[in-house]
Amino acid sequence: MLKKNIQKYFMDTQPYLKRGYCPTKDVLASITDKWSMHCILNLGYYEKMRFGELKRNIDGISPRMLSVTLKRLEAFEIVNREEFPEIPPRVEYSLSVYGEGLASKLVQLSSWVLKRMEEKNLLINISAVENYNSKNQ
Amino acid sequence: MLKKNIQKYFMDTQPYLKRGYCPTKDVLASITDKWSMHCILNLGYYEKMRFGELKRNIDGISPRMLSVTLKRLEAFEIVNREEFPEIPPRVEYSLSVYGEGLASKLVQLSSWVLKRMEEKNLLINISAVENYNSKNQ
DNA sequence: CGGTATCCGTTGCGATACTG
DNA sequence: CAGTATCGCAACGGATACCG
Repeated sequence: MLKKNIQKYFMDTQPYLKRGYCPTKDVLASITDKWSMHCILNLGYYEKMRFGELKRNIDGISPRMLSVTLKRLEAFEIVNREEFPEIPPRVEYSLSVYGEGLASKLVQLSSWVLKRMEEKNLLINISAVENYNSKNQ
Repeated sequence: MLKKNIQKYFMDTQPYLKRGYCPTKDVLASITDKWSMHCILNLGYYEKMRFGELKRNIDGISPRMLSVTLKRLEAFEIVNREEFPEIPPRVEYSLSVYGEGLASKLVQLSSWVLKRMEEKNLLINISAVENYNSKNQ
C-alpha cells in the first residue's frame, strides 16, 4: 500500500521533476518552516486574527518574519487576508477552506509524531542530538 | 473537530513549549527539509538501498548532504542503518517501522497538496511567486 | 495598527579533495 | 564503496528603526 502510494506520487510528480521543479517542495516548506505552523494552528483555533494578535500569540516572532510568513501562506492560498479601510487600519487573517484541510492533516501528523516521541522518550535523544550538533559546530 | 484537535495539540505541547522547546519542530523539519523527503520516499519504495544507490537516485545531492540527511533521519529513528564488515564496505539503509508510518502520512499529505495544486493551477502561481521572490532579492 | 526597509551575524549548503 | 574534512558563498532570519 505504501509502495503503491509512493509509486503513484512518483508518477504524478515526474513530469514536473523532469522540468527541474519539485511541486510539493514549496508548499511543504511553506507549512513546515520555523513559523508557518504556529500561524496555521493559531488561525485554525482562533479563526480570525489580526497581525498584532498573531504577533502576541507567537512567542519570539519578529514583525518581519510574521509578515514574510503570512505573505507566503497567502500566496499559496492557505490563508485569507481581509483589509478594512479604516483609521487606524485593521486587517484580519483567517484560514481558507484549503488551509483548514491542510491544518487538519498537519495537526494529525504532528500529534502522531508527538505521541510517538513521548512513547519512545525520543525527546531525550533529540536533546542529545542538539547537543551533539551544537558541540560539533 | 479541527479546533478540538488543535486544542489538544496545544495542551499536549504546552509543557514543552513552556520550557522553551518545541518538540515537533525538529521532527517536522527533519522530514520536510530539502533532501529528507527524497530519501524517505526512495527508501519507502525500494526498501533497502545503499549510499551510492541513494546518491544516484536523488538528483543533485552531494555526498555531504546525503550523509548529513541520513544521520539525522537515523538519529530520529526514521531510518535503519545496517553495516556489513566487508571489503569493500557495504551499508544498507531502510525505513524503520516508525519511518514507514511517517512515510505513509507524508505521502498522503503530499499527494493531497499536489492534487489541490493541479486543480487550482497553483503551479502557475508558484512560478510567479518564485519569480517575484528572486527578482526582489 | 500593520506593516516595510535596512543592516548584519549565523547558518546552510554546494563543490571538492581526501580516506579507511 | 561509503563516507569525512575543509572552504567559501549565499540565503535565512533577528533586531531595530521607520512609515502611511
